[in-house]
Amino acid sequence: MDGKPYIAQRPKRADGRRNYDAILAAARKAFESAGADASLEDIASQAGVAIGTLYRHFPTRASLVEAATRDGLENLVAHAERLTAGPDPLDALIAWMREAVVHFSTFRGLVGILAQSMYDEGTPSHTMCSAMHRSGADLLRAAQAAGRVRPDLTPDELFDLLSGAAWVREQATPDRDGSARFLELLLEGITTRD
Amino acid sequence: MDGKPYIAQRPKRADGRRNYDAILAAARKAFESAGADASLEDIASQAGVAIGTLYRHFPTRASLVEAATRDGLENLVAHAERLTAGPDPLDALIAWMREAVVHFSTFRGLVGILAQSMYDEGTPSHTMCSAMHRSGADLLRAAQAAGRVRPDLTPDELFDLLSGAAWVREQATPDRDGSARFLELLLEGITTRD
DNA sequence: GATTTAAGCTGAGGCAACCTCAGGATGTCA
DNA sequence: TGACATCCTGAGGTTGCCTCAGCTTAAATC
Repeated sequence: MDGKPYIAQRPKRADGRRNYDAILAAARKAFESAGADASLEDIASQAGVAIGTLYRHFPTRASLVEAATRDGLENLVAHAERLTAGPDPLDALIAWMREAVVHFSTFRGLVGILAQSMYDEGTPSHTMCSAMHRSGADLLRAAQAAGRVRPDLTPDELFDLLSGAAWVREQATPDRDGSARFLELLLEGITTRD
Repeated sequence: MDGKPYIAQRPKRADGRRNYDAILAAARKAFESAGADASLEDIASQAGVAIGTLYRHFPTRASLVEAATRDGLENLVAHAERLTAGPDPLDALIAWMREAVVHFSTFRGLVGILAQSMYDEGTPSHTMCSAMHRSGADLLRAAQAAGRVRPDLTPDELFDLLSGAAWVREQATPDRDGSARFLELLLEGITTRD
């Protein structure tokens, strides 16, 4: 939309770095337990820092979420590259999809943010989302080239399916997590018959 | 959880009914354009009523959402009954699923509330959700009895699939609505081959 | 070690939304 | 025309968001 997205950067000064890290740690914990709309003032006070300091390092909630989930998404991309080298492209795609669903539902509200970021440049998470999109698209293409996945499935559609599965997982209570089954049924729909 | 859910009831006195209806109309409009977390104070003022009046009729946001969506869900249940009489149980199930996805995504945030209500008694929408669950389960059972849908699919799983599809639709921008395709792929996964 | 200065920190305060409740208004019924 | 239950009002307490003017301090320089 407007200008480039703000990606939080670890600051230079020692006290700055200390606070940055403390805020990030507190945010991860808070998001985990209260979802993506956890109170920022709580996060600041958990980190032992004034609210202004949180805003200095992370001017928007989205930038904080981005920083808190960057590692996970980087891993996902890295893992995709490793999987590409494997023998079976369908197995690779499936393994990656499972992992993606888990990452997308790290905490309540995350999938929504990622789905938003996927198609909205000017969003902090957009960069990582695009990278992930590419990883997935590569794995998909390979599986399609091997004739193992229906050729008319597009990467965008793949991401819709993954987001849907992740959303269901996000909603689920510990005793009722249908996401594995959800993915299984999806796979049934997108793989080719033999 | 605690006690029975509060289901908003149309009040007795003429001014009460007038306000109740006005609030409901304003709420529908607001939910449509701002999602389920639209400002209640805005809704009240749009309805030409003080905030206290809104709370009198609808003590919680969930009760207002319930009232605003009750008709739609009732229709869905009624339609299921009509469909049961049809010749082809798979066609009936599919038609109903399409309709369900549309209803679930009437406005942003609704699927989340419904998914919540489905398994949480003590929620205003729980009653309607259960009724819907039953409708869907009936149609599913019929299609399974006819050997048209994989027999191991449970009603709960069916609702996970529908919610996932609805969520994707809810997220979609007008130019990018993958929900039809989503459902198509799901159907591929749950129908039996011939 | 003292000086300088850019980087960082603080928290009061304005704003918006939520929700409650005491006091006042009014439809309805007899 | 009362009497009264129902209904309405809106001020105000609370929480969370976010900004900014003023203060502190790490670290680079001399």
